Amino acid sequence: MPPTAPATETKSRSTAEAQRSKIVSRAVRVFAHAGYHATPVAQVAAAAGVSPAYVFRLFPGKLALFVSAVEHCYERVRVGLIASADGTDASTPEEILAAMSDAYVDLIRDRDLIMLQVHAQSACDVPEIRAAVQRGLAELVTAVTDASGADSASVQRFVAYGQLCHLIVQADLASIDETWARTLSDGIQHPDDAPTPSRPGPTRD
Amino acid sequence: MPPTAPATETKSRSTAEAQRSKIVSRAVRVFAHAGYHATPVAQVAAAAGVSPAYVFRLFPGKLALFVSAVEHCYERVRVGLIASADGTDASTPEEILAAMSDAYVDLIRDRDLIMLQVHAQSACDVPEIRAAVQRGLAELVTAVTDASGADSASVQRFVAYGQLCHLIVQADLASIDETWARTLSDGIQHPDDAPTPSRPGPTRD
DNA sequence: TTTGTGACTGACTGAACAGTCACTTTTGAC
DNA sequence: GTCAAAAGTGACTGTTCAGTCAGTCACAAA
Repeated sequence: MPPTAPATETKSRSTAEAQRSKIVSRAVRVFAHAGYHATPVAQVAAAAGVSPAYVFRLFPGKLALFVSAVEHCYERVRVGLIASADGTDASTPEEILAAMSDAYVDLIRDRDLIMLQVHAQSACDVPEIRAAVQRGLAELVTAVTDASGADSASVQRFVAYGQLCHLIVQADLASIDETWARTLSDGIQHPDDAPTPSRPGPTRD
Repeated sequence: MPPTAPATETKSRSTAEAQRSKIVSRAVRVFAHAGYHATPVAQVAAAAGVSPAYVFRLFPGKLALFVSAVEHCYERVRVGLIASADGTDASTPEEILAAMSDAYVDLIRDRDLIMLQVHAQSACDVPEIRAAVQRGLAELVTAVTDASGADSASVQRFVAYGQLCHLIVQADLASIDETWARTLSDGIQHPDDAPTPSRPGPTRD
């Protein structure tokens, strides 16, 4: 810290914090590809344009870096969903939930958010990761419930079909033109990936 | 092979094949804990009571071993579900599907089958693993569709709630006594883990 | 100019692990 | 018993990777 330590921190003051943010957001992308165990820290460092050593300087370890990425990911999803609920002119809980479903499909267009969730879930045998997933889900489910006003069973269905989306993306079912694959992915597609735009799951049938 | 090569292979004939089976079934259990990337072959070997070198003798590599385990896992699930469909006295498609849902919840009691599916899904960036998952899903969805006679949307819902089960098990939501966690796991529980036995998902509401 | 400090890195270490290979032990046919 | 093939392993190798450490560089205050 500066010797006289004036109260005003005018400018550059914490390039480190900016780097930290940059590394986390790059980490979301990089970890999304192959997950926690299969992704070296060096790869995240390269994506952020810094040395691996510096990543360890800013984060206590690989695990903490991954957890930060997971938290960032859940927050982006939550913010996106809430924004869609606030932005829709729907009024009934089911309609708001349907708008959120559309927003979720749209959010996960780039695969990073969905794949990181999936990888975080599958690394839940690491206690710190499991805790992060639980925190993320807690906030997500609570936010969706509050914003939509939907009942428990509807929110459960929302999440179930969300998980189905994860499977479709992971296993790349959209690329398979067979009956069974269409059974799983019918009605759950990105508007411009398929001729029949629709919302995921029978939210009102 | 034997010198004169008689057509009859009387007894022991292929301890290796028996070992291979044993290793695969242990591999399901061991890989289920931490997944493909985080599980050393040595751990599978130890669980099967053989040396790591011998595992590499029976399998071309770690990847092939994992793929075999995944195939074994999907087959067990498929066989279990079909057996429940054959064994039920239900007659309508929805009732058969409900029986299968109960059977699935029962099948995954030991966590191994569910966790290996999850880990296989999350390792889908490895082409061979993705192909195995696709094959497994193809057979599973086809079998469920044929055995139940249910329509596409119902089978989709069946799978969606199955994926929700995966999330509940991975993140250990059953151990969390909070509203959001109950929202996700209500009605999806092992009969003896909760006072209110029920089938997963609103299959008839 | 000197001096102090935060940003940042190259080069290294130690451990873990996939895969190999030469070797020993077991088994079964004659 | 003998012999060949199959079953099975210990010891090794090359690589990858998390994490460390001593140090450089840019810059700001005095």
